[in-house]
Amino acid sequence: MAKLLDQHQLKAVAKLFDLLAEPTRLDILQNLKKAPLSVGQIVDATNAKQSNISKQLGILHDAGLLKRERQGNLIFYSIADPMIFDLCALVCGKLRKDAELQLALIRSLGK
Amino acid sequence: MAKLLDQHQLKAVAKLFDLLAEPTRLDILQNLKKAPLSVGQIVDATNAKQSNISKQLGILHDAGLLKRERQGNLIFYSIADPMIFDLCALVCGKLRKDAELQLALIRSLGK
DNA sequence: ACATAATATTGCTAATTAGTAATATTGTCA
DNA sequence: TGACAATATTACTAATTAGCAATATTATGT
Repeated sequence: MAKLLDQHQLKAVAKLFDLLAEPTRLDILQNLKKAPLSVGQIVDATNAKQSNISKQLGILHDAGLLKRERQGNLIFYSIADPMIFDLCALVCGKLRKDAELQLALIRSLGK
Repeated sequence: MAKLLDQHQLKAVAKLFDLLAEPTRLDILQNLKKAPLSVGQIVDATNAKQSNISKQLGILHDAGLLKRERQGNLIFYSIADPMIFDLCALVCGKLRKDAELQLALIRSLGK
């Protein structure tokens, strides 16, 4: 069981991973983890320019990963599906584990 | 708690996601899920050219996602860390759920 | 050593895209 | 209405990369 994905499905999966394959977008997402933020707040929290933040927010919103809500002059973005944090946690866990293995290896060489 | 990742860490996470952001590489990975395969077997299982498969295998191997073992004339690749399948399962689950929601929405509009 | 099969590499092209500065849009307040 | 603040868009550049055909490498069997 567990059929293989066809071309179309593979493309969809790849597209979702691609959204998470940019540091700036990941930075936006991790800053939104605790609470919704306005564009300006996100610009302040990251070190990217306003135009770029707006662009990346648009990409994440178009893909359905973010929700958008106007509040007077400000526009607040928030996480649409917390599942992405599960993804990030898995990746972070793997990277940490790899680093620890690497460290242990180096130590064992030092004898 | 749960400090935000710094620039360097974000880049590392993004890099790992990027490996999974190509349909051809995903196809390779899913074909290797059950058992190791030779390059030729992978070429047959996918519809990509040999040169491209070799290239993508090299990328996945360099990144540490695949192991390589020579066996006579053939070279067998295998999954180095099954965690990637957890990642893919999460993504697939999300896509499925989204599609179901979409379907339910369309049906509710139909009356 | 030679022919052959399996895999890797090279050089290239086309397509994608992050980032930026400048400008446009939209909303608020006086 | 006009000035101002917040956000979005546009036009552009530079960098990356998937895919391919052709060629090189490596191992096997004779």
